[in-house]
Amino acid sequence: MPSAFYDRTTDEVARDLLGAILIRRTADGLMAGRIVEAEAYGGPEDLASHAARSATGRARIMFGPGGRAYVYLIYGLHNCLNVVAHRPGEAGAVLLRALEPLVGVGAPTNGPARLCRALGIDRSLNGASFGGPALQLVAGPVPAEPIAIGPRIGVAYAGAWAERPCRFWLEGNRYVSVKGKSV
DNA sequence: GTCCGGATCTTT
DNA sequence: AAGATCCGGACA
Repeated sequence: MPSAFYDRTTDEVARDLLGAILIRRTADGLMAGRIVEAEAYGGPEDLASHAARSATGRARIMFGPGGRAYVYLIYGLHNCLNVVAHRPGEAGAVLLRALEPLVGVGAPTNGPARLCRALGIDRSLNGASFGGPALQLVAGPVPAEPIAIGPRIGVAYAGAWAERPCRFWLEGNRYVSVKGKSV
């Protein structure tokens, strides 16, 4: 993806990542999958976003240039992979929640933690470019499935922001992690 | 320094 | 329905 792809609102980028291809290269070879589910997390105003806690610490990378990976540990044991993306001067990242396996994927990729485990992604990749040797994002065919939009998963604590429709998925795709109805 | 709560998944 | 298990942020 060209760098300008990431310099738009986080919502737009999350939507447009549906159908894109994520490529992961390791010493063991190449894996690839098609993104079928993603969530947008905004800047300090978004109470569900790590960027709302503070601009320092692990979320600092969300304030930096787009097109890089934000990988963090959740619940003490699971990794989650995000794509930093936001308008210039703002902050935000897109959580990749599910892939449709294409090449070399030998484990389930429905769910953010499973996706990371299947692709061998952990915090050592935090800050890596999506145009680099380990991770790459490239455009895919325009999805045949309609795009569905709904509230994000697991953010009930975030008040009004919990309702906000920032989750995007490909309707009917079997690899989507959580069923939901589009708004 | 302590304390607490998670953008989850697996097992019971 | 609960447990695993660790980090960042909030307080003192």
